[in-house]
Amino acid sequence: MSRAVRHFLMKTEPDVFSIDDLVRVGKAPWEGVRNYQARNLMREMAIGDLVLFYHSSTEPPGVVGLARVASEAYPDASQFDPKSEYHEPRASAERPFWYLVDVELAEKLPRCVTLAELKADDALDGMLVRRKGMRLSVQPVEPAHYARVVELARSPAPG
DNA sequence: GCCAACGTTGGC
DNA sequence: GCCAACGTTGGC
Repeated sequence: MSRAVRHFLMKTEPDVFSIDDLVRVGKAPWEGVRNYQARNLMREMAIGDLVLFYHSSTEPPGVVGLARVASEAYPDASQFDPKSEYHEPRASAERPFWYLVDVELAEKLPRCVTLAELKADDALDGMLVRRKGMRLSVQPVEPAHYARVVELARSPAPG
């Protein structure tokens, strides 16, 4: 008995890992999440869950692609690597701190749906990414909001 | 367990 | 580059 598909938004800085990188590699481990709330959300994910792929710290920030969760959560190997910027000295193989999921490309959207546009659309009222100061890098998304963002991406840009 | 200091995120 | 809003750390 499988549960209903859930929807999420996952942020990435395009300088680090962009939608074009995901187009190129097809599937990638979502490395480097070091926030407990984001980790816990990834541990709730199931294969086939749908993801809005969001570029942050860029101009403009916004949703640029669709992806799917491609694995259950498993320990993020970079926490065990002393040379990695993601190293976690308190972690051990028996007691990992940080988890990740694999994410696979569904599609690169025909255009970026910018944060400004997300904030301006009444149908997206309540979407977490619109909140000032919301820095959580993995966010749950309501199915209707997910559908609306896809619809916007397939419509002409405003203005 | 409180909370000040500090580090990070991320829009602008 | 600035800085507000957070999350984490560590002294007490």
